[in-house]
Amino acid sequence: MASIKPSVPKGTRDFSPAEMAKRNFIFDTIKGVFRKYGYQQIETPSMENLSTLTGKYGDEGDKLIFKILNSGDFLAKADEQAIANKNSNQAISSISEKALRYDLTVPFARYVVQHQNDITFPFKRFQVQPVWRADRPQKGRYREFYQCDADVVGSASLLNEAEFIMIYDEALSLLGLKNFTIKINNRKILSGIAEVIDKPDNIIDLTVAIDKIDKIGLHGVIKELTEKGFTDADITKLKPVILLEGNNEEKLEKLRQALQSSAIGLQGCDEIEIVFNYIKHTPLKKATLELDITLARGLNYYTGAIFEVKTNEVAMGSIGGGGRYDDLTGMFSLKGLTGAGISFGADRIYDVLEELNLFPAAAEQGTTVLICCFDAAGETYALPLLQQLRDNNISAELYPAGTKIKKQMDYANNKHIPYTILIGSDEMQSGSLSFKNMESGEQESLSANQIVAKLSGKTGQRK
RNA sequence: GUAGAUGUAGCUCAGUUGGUUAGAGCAUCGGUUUGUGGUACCGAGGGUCGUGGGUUCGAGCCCCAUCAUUUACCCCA
Repeated sequence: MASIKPSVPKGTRDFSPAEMAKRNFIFDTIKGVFRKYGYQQIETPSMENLSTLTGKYGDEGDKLIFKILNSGDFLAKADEQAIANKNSNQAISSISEKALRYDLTVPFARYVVQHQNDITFPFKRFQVQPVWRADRPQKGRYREFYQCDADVVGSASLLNEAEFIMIYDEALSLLGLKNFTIKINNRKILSGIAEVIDKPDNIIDLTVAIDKIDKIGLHGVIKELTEKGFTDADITKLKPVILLEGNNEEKLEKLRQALQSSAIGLQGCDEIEIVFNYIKHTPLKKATLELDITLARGLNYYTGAIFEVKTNEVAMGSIGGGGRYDDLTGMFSLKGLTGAGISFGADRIYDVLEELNLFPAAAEQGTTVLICCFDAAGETYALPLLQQLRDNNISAELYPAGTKIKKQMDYANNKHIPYTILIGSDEMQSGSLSFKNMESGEQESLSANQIVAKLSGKTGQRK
């Protein structure tokens, strides 16, 4: 049989033990913060009904959903006409009824509606699971990646928004980031802007264009707006809003003036101000909170606050985002339930921490001590000691199958195991074991009890 | 979907205007006293040069196609 070159699908990755240790450091840190703020973990299936997902992420998003081919003779039930016409979009619903989840928010909305009678509101849940997108991979962008989401449904209070800012601040500070910005905006402000120039229906075009100002500059934004049918007069009105400067209070003040004629716009300003006031009472550790009205995330379900988090230490897309969605569950015919949530992009955070060398040595935990035997007789002698070590919560291994000591030592080195115990005929006779520090090379003769005492409380942290 | 870059050993890469049997480092395995590793020394295995075609006396190198990987755009975490 021809051998197949081993590889994984584009945009997916294997994670080695060393990488998993670092990834778990990220996950554990974020989960710990979520729990501390009262969020409870749930999980949902990797696949959802395709109908649950379609239409929730816009046309672009729908294209990026991984569809799962129906099992069995799927062509038998396929839409013949669509197949004959080679119309893939039309054929999809007849050959695929399941899809891999695209994010955690929509499955969560589905979960809430489905289990509404068992849930006490406000419901604060967190979820750490992979999501899949059929995107073209590139730097910091994968086709399978993890999201760490915390959402609350059933509470309209802006206290939730303030808490999300605190969660971002605390979690990212704990991960070792020193300089990052939490950008906040409000969809109502964006609506207000569209209202002021009398183009309320073009809000998506407007927001998508101004979102790019960092990348393409004012000139590029104007060009794109013109292409989308905005007039020079519109753009003249927009300019001062897009180019808003000053600190958060100053921006808010200028915005209020610009949005005077828009009730919804002013409401957005009020909401932002309330959140800022909450944060005044809970000083942030490392984060900078910034009102950024060019922030307009693509997801079309946000209705209130919009968040995005960027590190200022390395060039990387956003490492987190979120916002308020007043009617997400409405898509599943449960009306009037408001929600808000945030997400951490764990894979991007990994890349950032790696680049900044911020993973602590303790993130890599392994075996503390390896027992090496010179012969088979040593193995049975070592077993009680092995158990004693483990009973004392010391991570210990007995090297299997008596090979040369050199090889056993190599094994200890490769696994960064800091201590070894050598057992040969001398040791078995005297009961005094050779205990070796692999880092310094020092070796001493100790009893089993002495070794246990020495290793208690230590974990493998040798680099 | 659009555009560029790159495909040589398990990994990272050399490889001259086209010229004998395609190299290095790392990794793996073995050896340098059979009870002592991380350093050093010696040695071994491992390649249809992505694939297919073309030009040529001769192609890893030049041309075409194709596939794969990757970067940017769109969009997004």
